[in-house]
Amino acid sequence: MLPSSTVENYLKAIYLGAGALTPPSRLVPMGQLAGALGVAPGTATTMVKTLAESGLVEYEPYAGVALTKAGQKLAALVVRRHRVIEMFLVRMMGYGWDEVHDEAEQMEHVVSDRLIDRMDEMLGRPEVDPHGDPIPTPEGIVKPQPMQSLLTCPLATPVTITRVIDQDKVFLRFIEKHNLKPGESIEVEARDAASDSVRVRGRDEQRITIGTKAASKLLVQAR
Amino acid sequence: MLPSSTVENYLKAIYLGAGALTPPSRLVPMGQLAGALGVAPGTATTMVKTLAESGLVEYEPYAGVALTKAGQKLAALVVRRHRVIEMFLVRMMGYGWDEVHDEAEQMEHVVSDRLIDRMDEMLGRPEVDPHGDPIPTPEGIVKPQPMQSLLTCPLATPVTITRVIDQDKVFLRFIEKHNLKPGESIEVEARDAASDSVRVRGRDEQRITIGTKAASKLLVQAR
DNA sequence: GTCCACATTTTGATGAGTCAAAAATACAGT
DNA sequence: ACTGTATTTTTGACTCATCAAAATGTGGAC
Ligand SMILES: [Mn+2]
Ligand SMILES: [Mn+2]
Ligand SMILES: [Mn+2]
Ligand SMILES: [Mn+2]
Repeated sequence: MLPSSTVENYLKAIYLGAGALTPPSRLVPMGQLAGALGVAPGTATTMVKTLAESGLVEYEPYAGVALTKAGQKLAALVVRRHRVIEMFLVRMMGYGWDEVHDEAEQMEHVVSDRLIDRMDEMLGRPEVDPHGDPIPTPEGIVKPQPMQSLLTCPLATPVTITRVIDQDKVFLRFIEKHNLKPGESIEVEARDAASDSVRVRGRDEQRITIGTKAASKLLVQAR
Repeated sequence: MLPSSTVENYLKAIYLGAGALTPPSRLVPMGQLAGALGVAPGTATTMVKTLAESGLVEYEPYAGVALTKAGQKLAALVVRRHRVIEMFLVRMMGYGWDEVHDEAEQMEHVVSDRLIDRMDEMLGRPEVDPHGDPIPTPEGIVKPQPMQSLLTCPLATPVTITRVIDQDKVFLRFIEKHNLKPGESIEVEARDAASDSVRVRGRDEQRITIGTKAASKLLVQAR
């Protein structure tokens, strides 16, 4: 029996939630999960227990939940579908990068592997989606991307923006407007703890100062 | 509240069922509907009653069900999505016409109007899908196609195949193999009631004899 | 007109997924 | 150790969609 959309959404939320934990931990707390899915805490608990029955997750009461090997594979494939679809919508269908998330959120549960592979082929087998998020292989593997954020990268050193970790439309449009999309070359000029801000020099000597919260969502690679 | 996939499937089945009735009647019998949807008769009855509550259908106990204006519009939009998707998969994604139905059956419930319109635009606003089925407009209107089948068209008169009414893979591959797809020019040479068959002359003087049941599924227009 | 076969509706039950609110638990601070 | 707060789990209930099987209605054959 193939997993329902609901099951897929839980697995994906655990998969994505585990990576984004601060501090990084194996177990995703139920509150986190419930929040990500927009359901009541009790609902998440119940659902996670049935996922554990199915062998898709390991559940430790009062501690949290983690994917099993099987759950991880399934989750990675949902994420693969999501990101291939986003890429397809941007490259082939003329969508903006801030407009694709909701559409992909629905389509990821219904498109066949066949169609995903056709899209992937037409796109030239890309490694990342429009936001720079890595696309898992059909086997569910993601090559780890060693990466720093604007908060941790060296100062006054040229870097390339490779990834934007936030699907919020308004944030994405802000990023686009200030030429901070993946691929752009920039430099962090200064960080100031007191004002909670980071000053960036972008394309054409453009300067912009953003908050540390926003800065942590922009990942870069040395150049 | 937007209709669930289930509601959309019921409305579509009623919409499509009403056209295919023999004899043509306003009301689709519950048995027919249950059969088309693959659910138990009692299930269809229950569901149709709630659809009637919502004002999407008119329900006459022991007689059948018909769409209201509102139901008709919704159903036509589901059919539009289905057929635009099928056309997109064939023209843009390299699918065969016998491979698109199942994929479209799922996608029709999740793709946005925005994406459907983008597909439609890329396809050059086609009037029919790969099987020759008419695509309703965004307003839910289908221009009536005056049409005859191979059973009713004049003998020894050149006609063009315009539509194939059957989504079965095996049947579609048979049709394709014998060059009887929409667009092909043919002539009905003879019909024989005793042998329940129809002899057709197709492309390159090809002759083929098919049963009346199959013949009734091939629609043609005078040329 | 009566009766029968068949279609339809009703009934009672089930599974998936959800919520609100009550109960239990963990844990940090004193 | 004790207590308070935040998190988590439990409980009871609800909606949607479904089935099997019993009850009922319909229309045709005779
Ligand atoms: Mn996304
Ligand atoms: Mn993304
Ligand atoms: Mn179809
Ligand atoms: Mn079709």
